[in-house]
Amino acid sequence: MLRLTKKADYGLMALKYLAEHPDSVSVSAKDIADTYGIPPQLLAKVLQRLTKVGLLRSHAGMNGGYELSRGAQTISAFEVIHAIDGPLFITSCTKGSKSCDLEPSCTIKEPLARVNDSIAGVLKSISIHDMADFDVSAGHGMESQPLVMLTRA
Amino acid sequence: MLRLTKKADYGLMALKYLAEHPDSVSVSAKDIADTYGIPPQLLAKVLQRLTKVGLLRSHAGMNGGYELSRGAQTISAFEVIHAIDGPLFITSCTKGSKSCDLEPSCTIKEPLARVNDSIAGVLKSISIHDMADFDVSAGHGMESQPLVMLTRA
DNA sequence: TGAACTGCGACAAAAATAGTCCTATACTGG
DNA sequence: CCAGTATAGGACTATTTTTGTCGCAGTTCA
Repeated sequence: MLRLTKKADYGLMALKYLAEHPDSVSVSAKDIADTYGIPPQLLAKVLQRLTKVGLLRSHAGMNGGYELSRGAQTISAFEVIHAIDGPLFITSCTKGSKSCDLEPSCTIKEPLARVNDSIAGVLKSISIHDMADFDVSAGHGMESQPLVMLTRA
Repeated sequence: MLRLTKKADYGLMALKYLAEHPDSVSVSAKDIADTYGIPPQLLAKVLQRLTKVGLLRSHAGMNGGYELSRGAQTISAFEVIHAIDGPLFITSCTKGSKSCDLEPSCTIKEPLARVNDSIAGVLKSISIHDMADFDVSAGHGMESQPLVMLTRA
C-alpha cells in the first residue's frame, strides 16, 4: 500500500547509480540493468522517459548511454517519481477533474489533499544526491533522526 | 501513483461519516454506502475489517450497524489505512524481510525508508476528527497554511 | 557495413484491486 | 418464535494496473 511502482524504483536506482559514477561519460541502460538485475528493456523505457522529461541526456550509438542533465543535488525524488508514475495523488478521485463522479461523494479528499501536499513536500526535499552513497558512508548516528521534522501548524 | 486504494478511501469516508453523526447510535453499512454511492457489500467488508481491528463496534440485527469505538480525535488516518491496506511501505522491497532478492540491489530503500517514516508521521498526525466537516466550516484562511510544516533536520 | 546503442509502439503476462455471490449467524420487533 | 434486517466471512469473478517482452526503426562509431 502506498507503494512506489517498480518503475519508479528502477528510475531512482538508475539516477542514484549515475550520480555515483560521475566519471563515466555515459552509461548504457544495459550496464545499469545488469548491475542491479533489472529487466534491461524495462529500465530502458524508464530511462527514455526520464530523458524525455529532461532529467537525463541520452547518446545513441556505440558507447552511448545516459548521463544526468543536471547536478544530482538539483534533482528531487519527486521529479523522478512524477516523471515515471505521473502526478502524485493520494486519493483515487483527483479533485481537479470531475472529482468523484457520484453525488456528495468523497468529502474526504479535501483534507487528504493537504496530506498529499505534505508527502510531495517530503519527496521534493530529497535529492538524488541525498540518496547516493554519502548517507551510508557519512552519518551513522543519523538513523534515529528523521530526515524531516514534522510539526503541527 | 502513490494512491490509496478505494477500500481505504471508503473506510476513511465511512469513519468520517460516523464522526459527523455522533447522535445516531449505530449506522448500517448500507446507509453509508447509499449516501456515498459505494458498493454496499464492499463497504461492509471494509467496515468488518475495521471492526475486527477494534476501530469500530458492530451491532447485528435490526437497527444494527456500526459506531466508533473511540473518539474521532483519537483515531488517525494511519490506523485506518494500515488496517485496510496493510503495512505502509513506499518501496517495493521491504527492508525487513529478504530485502531485494537480487544482488547489491536496491541501495535505494535505505534512504527511502526515511521518507516512508515521514509519510507515516503525516498520516499519524491526522485524525478522523481533523477530516470531518470542521475544517470546511471553520477555517477559511487555512487553505494557504499546510496541515504540517516540513523542516529539514 | 555491422555491432551496440537509444526510441517507440504494440503486445502479453502477471498481479493487485474492485466488486459480486452465497451462506451462516445474530439480534429485534411484533 | 418467526420474519426481517444486520453483520461475518469465504469463494469467486471481473477489471485495472503493473510488469515485462518483442520487434523494428533510427543513430553513432569503428
